[in-house]
Amino acid sequence: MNPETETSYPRSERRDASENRQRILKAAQKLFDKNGVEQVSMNQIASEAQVGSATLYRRYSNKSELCQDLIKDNVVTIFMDIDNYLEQNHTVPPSQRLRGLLSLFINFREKKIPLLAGIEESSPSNSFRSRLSSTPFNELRQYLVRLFDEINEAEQAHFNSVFRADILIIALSSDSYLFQREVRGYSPENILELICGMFISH
Amino acid sequence: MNPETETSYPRSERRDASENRQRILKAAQKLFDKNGVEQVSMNQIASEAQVGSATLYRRYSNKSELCQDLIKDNVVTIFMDIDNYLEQNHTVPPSQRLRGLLSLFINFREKKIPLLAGIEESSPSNSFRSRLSSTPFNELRQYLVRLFDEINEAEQAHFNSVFRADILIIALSSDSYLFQREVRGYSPENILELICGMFISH
DNA sequence: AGTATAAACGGGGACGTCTCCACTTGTCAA
DNA sequence: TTGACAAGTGGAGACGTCCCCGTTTATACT
Repeated sequence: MNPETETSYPRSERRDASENRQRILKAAQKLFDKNGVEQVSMNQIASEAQVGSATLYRRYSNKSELCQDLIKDNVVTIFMDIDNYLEQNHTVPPSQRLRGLLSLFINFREKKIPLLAGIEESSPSNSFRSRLSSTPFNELRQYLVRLFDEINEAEQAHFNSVFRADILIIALSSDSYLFQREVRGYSPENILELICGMFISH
Repeated sequence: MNPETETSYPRSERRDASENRQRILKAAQKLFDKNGVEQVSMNQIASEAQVGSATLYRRYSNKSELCQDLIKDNVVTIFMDIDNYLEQNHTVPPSQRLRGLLSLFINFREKKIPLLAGIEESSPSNSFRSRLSSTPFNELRQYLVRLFDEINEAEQAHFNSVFRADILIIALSSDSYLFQREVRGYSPENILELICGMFISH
């Protein structure tokens, strides 16, 4: 989103701009909590934050980007957890590590359903391509590809790791995940099992 | 969409209403061809069809429904082709029939990229759930489930057929399919191979 | 043919996204 | 401190979705 980290260089972001950004995030969080991400419009956020709509749009060109900024810290944390897990289990077979990773990610995904749905939510501008490339999923992809490669090696197989990762990721996207949760009635644990059943050879 | 078939009972749709519906479909087709589905707004369609926007919305509450009506006949045709294929090959192993079915469907999918993208396109109202339940994909699902069941039986396996069908369908959704086509650079044939590699045991 | 009535119409308005641009304000060099 | 100027602002407006509701019109029954 914004190229700088939380407390950015004074050279690159003016003080008032930074204050506005904080107010925007705070207002968005508040409105999201109260009304649900879906129900909140960019207009409402701007007016709650007491900035003009142009100011809001200059920072976040749609709700998706705003959600990504709101979830940023949690994403950092979950991937630190994943790194930890992978490090501490680097001796177990890759398929088991994949399972552990998915369990961690699904747990995170479950806790962050509203914001993740907001990220993938569609706005007129937001081309659908962006949904598969949002930060959390994009980062996950690299981990998956690496593990699938390892699995291929361990099992003398030659599946296309990138493709498998792509499919696994859309299976975890809001569209699919919430469909399984709400329409099919599966629990997060069910979904983990089903995915493992598909992506980890029996 | 509309509960009646093409030439519906005069009792249930007034003559003027029917004429308007035809004009809407014609106008939409024309604008879609000229400017691309994505670029055309409901307003433009209404004005090209010379009906008020309320009239348009009363028939098609969003572009997705309109696209579904425009593609309806092609959907009927492709599933007739699929039925034919399955009938004529009912003796070959189910995994091979699955492959044939996917080949037919991907071929259709490829020819109808714009309208299928339009169906899955998001409008403020159109809850994301509807994307996985649009007619063409919904119909495909039943075929997939049946074939997966057969494959399970033939191979003494116990995969969850419905889940596998769900995942296969989102892999064929515009989001995923166009990502593979445009970002990954795969051809329809490549995609068929990749999918078969994932869903048909080696 | 004439009329009652329900079906269909469409303009206008509420609200949404998003951008242009004239104006304000923070920052840095002098 | 001050002034130049880049950085930032916000309101207005173009355009979009969607629906309310007063008006028109096709249809069925007499």
